[in-house]
Amino acid sequence: MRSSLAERQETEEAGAEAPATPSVRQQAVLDAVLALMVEGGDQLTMDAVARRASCSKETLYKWYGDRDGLLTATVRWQASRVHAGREAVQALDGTSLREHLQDFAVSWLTVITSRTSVALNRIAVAHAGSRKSNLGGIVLANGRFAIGERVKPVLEAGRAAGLLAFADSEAAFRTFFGLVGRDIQIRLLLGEALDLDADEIQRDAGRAVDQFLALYGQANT
Amino acid sequence: MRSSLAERQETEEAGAEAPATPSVRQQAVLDAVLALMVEGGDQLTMDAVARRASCSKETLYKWYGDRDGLLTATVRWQASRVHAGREAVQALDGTSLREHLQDFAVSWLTVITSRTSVALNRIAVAHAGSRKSNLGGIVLANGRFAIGERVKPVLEAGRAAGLLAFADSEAAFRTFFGLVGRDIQIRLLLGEALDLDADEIQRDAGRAVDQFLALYGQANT
DNA sequence: TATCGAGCGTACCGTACGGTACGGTACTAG
DNA sequence: CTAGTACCGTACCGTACGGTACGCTCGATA
Repeated sequence: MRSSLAERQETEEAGAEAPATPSVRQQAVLDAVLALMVEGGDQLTMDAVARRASCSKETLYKWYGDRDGLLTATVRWQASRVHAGREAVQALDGTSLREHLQDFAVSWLTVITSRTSVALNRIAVAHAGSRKSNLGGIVLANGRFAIGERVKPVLEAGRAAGLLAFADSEAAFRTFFGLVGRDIQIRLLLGEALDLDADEIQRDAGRAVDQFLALYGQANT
Repeated sequence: MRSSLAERQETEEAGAEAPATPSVRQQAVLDAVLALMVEGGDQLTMDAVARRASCSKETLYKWYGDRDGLLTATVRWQASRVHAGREAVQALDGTSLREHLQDFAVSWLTVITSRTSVALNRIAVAHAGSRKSNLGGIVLANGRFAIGERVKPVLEAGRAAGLLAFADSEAAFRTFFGLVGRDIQIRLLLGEALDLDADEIQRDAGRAVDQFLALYGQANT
């Protein structure tokens, strides 16, 4: 079982911050961390991780250096899964613009309401309080900012097509972000139960898109 | 409460959740906790609190039972300071409605961007992960929900005056909340610097109110 | 004055947890 | 075959922190 990984593709010396995709075994470890995060934030000890992943602590320290390294790798691992590929934006009409926005809203709501995301964000927020190794920065970069970078081209394409009017795409996106997320994320982070099913998310997303278009849309949508 | 001490001077009795206003000395202790929270979340040990407040740990345990009790008391103490009294809503016209909303937006933004609020929310979020004593619930009740209960009557008065149109005041409030807060709180919690000065808050609030009125206002504003 | 209780400072205890060391095992290379 | 590598399991160490115990001072009351 353990020896069957002669794979170890390339040294991880790649680049300052790029941690090379983890091996299958390492992924299993990181998934164990994720699982522990989800089931109560205080179980997240190195012992517990080693037990859950059936590996030795020594291996954990060898692979990740220290606890923070393990957490960082876990955050990156989860981020790498969430990233959907960014498709190129082609010509837009009113309908496809609405669909794009709806998709973004749905996927964002789905992410932030997932138990994994809530647990991960809790860890990152807690960590942000006691500086050292900014998990918070990583989460922001792969969450809020990543989706921003994907939405803004769509907004700009919408503007180019005469469907939207705004001066600053960042500001427009932030409004969109607010209309979609509202109080949901903070309520979840603070422990409220509040689980939305797929239908509710769909409706919520639709409402947010409607409102956004009401604010920024040009008549012909 | 657990304390079977006869001490409790003026005692405010079974207010379900009212913990009797702390004595001056106790307030000093809670302020010390707040100060420690603000300067880095990991310094928050009982030793550090005792040292900072120049009191003995034994006193802390006598007054608050355990660490959670101390944290809970601190959260309540901070909440008791933030609460502005809720003024009654009288007749509204377009101008006064706008002013009311602007005030709410400004005060909310001011609160959530304060270092104290950020630190407190971080603690509460972290705590929400490992159940036991829901600081999260208290923070939510005194933050998001408290302001909701203060805004909704204003919205309803606005509707009664024909200035606003909506079916569900809760839903309308949540949109308002989203337009005001957008991504600010999560970015702060995750550690971004991002400090807004008074002018920026004023402008942000104004933009949010404009957008809200654009969505829910009846022509005559 | 003597007594009492609130509370400060410090020393102490138990334990949980991050991190290290080491022996044993399965597999590979030569 | 031997030597080497990668890893598991477990035992171990040091320390930080929650919680407790105790002696002391100070002010109030009689």
